[in-house]
Amino acid sequence: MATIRAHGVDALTMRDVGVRLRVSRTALYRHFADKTALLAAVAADGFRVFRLALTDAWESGGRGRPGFEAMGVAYVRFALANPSHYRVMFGGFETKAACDPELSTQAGSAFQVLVQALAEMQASGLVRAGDAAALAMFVWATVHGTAMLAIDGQLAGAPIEGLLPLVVDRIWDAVRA
Amino acid sequence: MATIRAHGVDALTMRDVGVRLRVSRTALYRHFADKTALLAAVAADGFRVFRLALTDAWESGGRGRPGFEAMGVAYVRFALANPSHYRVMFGGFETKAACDPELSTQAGSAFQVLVQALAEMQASGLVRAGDAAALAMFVWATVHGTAMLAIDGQLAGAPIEGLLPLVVDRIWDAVRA
DNA sequence: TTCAGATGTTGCCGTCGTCAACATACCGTA
DNA sequence: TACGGTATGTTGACGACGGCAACATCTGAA
Repeated sequence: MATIRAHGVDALTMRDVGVRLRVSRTALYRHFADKTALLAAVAADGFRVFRLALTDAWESGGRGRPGFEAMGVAYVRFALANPSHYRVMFGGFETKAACDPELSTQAGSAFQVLVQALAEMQASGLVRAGDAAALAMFVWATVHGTAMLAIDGQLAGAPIEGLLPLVVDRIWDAVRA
Repeated sequence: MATIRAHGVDALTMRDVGVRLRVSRTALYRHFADKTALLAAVAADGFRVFRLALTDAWESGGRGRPGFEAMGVAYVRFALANPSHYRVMFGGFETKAACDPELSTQAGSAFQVLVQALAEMQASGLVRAGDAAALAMFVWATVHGTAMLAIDGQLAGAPIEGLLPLVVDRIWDAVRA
């Protein structure tokens, strides 16, 4: 994780991980089938702390509109704070998930936090009715896209700090009752 | 491009490109500084046809709400039709753009299509007032996120065909006057 | 005490991106 | 027409990588 954070996923080498752990390069293959499996484990762990961050934002925000908006901020903040890790989590997800069911589980749990939040707000009349999962997909896609563009430096000229409140506002207009 | 389309970016090899072009592996280095530069060129070309697809959807849709929604559909359709190419365009954009100004230009032009469309709709009172570029960023992020999640197979259980109309509807609610 | 499984190590293979040195093709100028 | 520079292509090699196979060690239960 330290290597990934510092120099990106592409710089991560089985050999390098070996020396970091003071272990021979091929010893890692006793614990992971191959490099993809190792990255899948890294991604799964990322989703675990990611989900905690989302849950915390939602709950300490009061499980209402403030909590919902705090989730959006927390989402993008996580991605910006751990860009490389975030990329491992979402890059080539399909191939990695195929060889690590734990990854699918963790990713699903993180997504369920958002679905649950929207369902709760639907029940209390804050959010428009309809398929909560589909609505969550829309919200997820929006913050995910924002985070990705920010990470990739494609928000040239528009600093994310100024853009994020606008995005959160637009999302609310899109989902409110 | 054929190799990328068939087997993904990671399967693309300088040597393979060489044999495909019936040329020795290192001949490519007379035209591209390194592999990253070659991928940057591929990405730039992708943005070129991508922009054409967006412009076409917008214009043949009548430069109004139907055209706007057609752009959204065209965006996701492009990503789904050329997933690997799309990933090259948006993956690790920052590093690639640094060594190929053409890529930045093409990507900027594609984005400007959306900005221009929103500005026109603001002028005709269809879309809420405000910074058109910022609004475009929100829309871009949403469709980009949707496309990425669809490509990565993270829309398990929710086929994109059913989700896309909902996403387009939500976007409209978020930007309409 | 023994022995099977888990874990770690060394040596090796094929592949990759890339450089250096060398060869050839093209084209404007003397 | 001859020449020379430039663009282009080729061969050979290097270091680094992912990953296998064979061998060594360590641990815990019978």
